[in-house]
Amino acid sequence: MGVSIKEVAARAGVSVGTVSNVLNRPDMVKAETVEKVHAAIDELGYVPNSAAQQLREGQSRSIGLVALDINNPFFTDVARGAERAAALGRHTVLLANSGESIEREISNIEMFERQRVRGVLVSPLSEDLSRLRDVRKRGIPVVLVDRGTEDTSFPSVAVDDVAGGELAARHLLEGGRRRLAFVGGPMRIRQIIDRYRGAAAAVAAVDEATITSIETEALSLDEGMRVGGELRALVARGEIDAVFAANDLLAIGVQQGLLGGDDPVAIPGDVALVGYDDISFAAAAVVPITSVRQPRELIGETAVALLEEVRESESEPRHVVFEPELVVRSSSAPAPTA
Amino acid sequence: MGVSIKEVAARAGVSVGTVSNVLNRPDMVKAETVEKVHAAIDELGYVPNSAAQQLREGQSRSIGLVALDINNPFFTDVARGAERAAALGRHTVLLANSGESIEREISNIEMFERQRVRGVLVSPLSEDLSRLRDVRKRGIPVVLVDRGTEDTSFPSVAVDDVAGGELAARHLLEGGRRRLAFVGGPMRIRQIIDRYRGAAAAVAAVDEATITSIETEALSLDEGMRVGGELRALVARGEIDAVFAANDLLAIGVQQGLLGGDDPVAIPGDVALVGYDDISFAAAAVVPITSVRQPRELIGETAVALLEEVRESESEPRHVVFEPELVVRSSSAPAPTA
DNA sequence: TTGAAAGCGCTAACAG
DNA sequence: CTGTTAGCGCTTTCAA
Repeated sequence: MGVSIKEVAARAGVSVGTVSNVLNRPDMVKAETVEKVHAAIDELGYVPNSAAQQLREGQSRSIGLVALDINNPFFTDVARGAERAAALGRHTVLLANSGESIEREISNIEMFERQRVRGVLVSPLSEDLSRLRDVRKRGIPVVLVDRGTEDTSFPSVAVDDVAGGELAARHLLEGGRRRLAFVGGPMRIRQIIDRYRGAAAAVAAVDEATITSIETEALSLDEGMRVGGELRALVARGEIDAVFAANDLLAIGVQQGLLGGDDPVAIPGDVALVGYDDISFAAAAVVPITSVRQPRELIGETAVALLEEVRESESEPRHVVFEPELVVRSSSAPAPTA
Repeated sequence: MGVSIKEVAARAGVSVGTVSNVLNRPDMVKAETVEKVHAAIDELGYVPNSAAQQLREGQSRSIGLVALDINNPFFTDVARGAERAAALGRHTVLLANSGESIEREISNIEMFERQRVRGVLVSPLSEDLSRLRDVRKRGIPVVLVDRGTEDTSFPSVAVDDVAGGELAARHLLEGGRRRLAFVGGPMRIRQIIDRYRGAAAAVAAVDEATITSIETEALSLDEGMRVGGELRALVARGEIDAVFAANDLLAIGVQQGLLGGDDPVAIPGDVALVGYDDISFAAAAVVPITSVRQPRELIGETAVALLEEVRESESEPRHVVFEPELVVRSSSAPAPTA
């Protein structure tokens, strides 16, 4: 079970209170005693038990981050930003992976609540925030990450996904494309809906332009590849001349699907492609992919800052919205004079 | 501080022991009482405090996984395998990121020890395992992941990196390449050294073949890109006709560097490229990258299995070594009849 | 089938 | 400056 503070005290010939003081307020203790205690700690290899500390203090030093999908570099970057900000306050970020499953998301949040974390940063999968309201009611602050602000009672950091969708679609339209396909899903995810809505709005503003939505089961390379393969025929028949993928993982997969098989189509010749997130792999794809960039690490940092804010004061929760930015690469070069 | 079991007991009109029994051994309790207690739990929104549970039980239900770099998809895949295996035993995997920094690795391991995790899975950065031996001495089992077996006292899962390096280099040599560059680092990382050694052995077996090592500061896209840019000139002068990158992140970066600028070189025309790990992005690169595949998820699963093994019995620690496999793609097509 | 109580390791308040 | 002690929330004996 490990060495406890009691054994250290016995070894050093002092009381447990003194050992605790050496560890937590060394200036209250005589230098000589400090030394004796440190010697005992080293000899015994004492490591404090954080469960006991936490039980005593009623609060953990950790912040829980529930990631939609840890295999998406977007989230590891958000996590990195969060870690950096947390470290400033001597806190730790615990990362849990929902793998795009609502059940796992729920169980991760519950795990964090059991741990009495300082707060939970979450990009909820479902539209139903009642569970999160319960968590907050029980005293654990919640910050919404990468999420719209329908319910303004939670602090939130987000990127304007509607604007991002518009940006992407308008760029395709300006390049002469008229028959767009939106690839993304599942469609219960708010960010995906917003990106689609933004794109649809841009399309509606242009005569003769259309957009078809192709729903995927996940935001993964594999799903993208599957859809890309199916799209080849449509592109060949001229029914689609541009694809807007809801994230870069999908976009990279779609590209592989489009370029694969015996009847590959040309990017951007036959079809233009735009992704979302601007993960570092987007620039390294077969045809470098135009993408909508989000300030990933900044999102993580801001989430932690908002958490501390809401813990410290009862003030109105803040809603930070960042603007997305289009990064143009060759996958979306203008259509060859349609 | 949240609702405690005491309040639930009061609300339900029973003792705390009974509430605990309802939660942990419901068959010992009268059905009627079970219902009363559940009602109280729901009304109060009680969530057990895991710090208290753990303090009482002396053990956490979590397994600590210390990843070298969470931004490398290789590790998130290993983590996924570990999570899956852990879930079978109703355990949780806690992920900590060392970001290739020894200090962070040490502090992560210490954090896990404070938490009294069931065990630590780690790919140690440094060659010095004494710290890990201390951890083990204090009763926390340690499993080495993705790591050679110089110290056979720890259970380990690894892939034969020397064989992997050989595989890569031999393939390049068979394609007619003779002037290889190895890109990787920092050179204190065992896996990197092994991959280089394997490659060097293969090169030594072929007349007139040479290999130059170019050390990088990190195994990242950015470092790869930097080196790739520098290599362009060497390739143009014919001093290098193949690059073996120590992992795919580097390889993808190297490729970008080689193809970038005003004087790009041709892959595989001027220079062949092989990476390592076979992360899913390797196949999606501008020129799809040949790579040495490791069974990533299986590595994670096996690590958890070895942990349970060593916890259950005092038997000799096992050392599982998987064989790497070369996945050939177009980046390494044979030289154009040198 | 239930209640009472000890004790896990730690911190902080208080007394000396 | 140091020792003693209560109590954080929980599980598990032991009695009733």
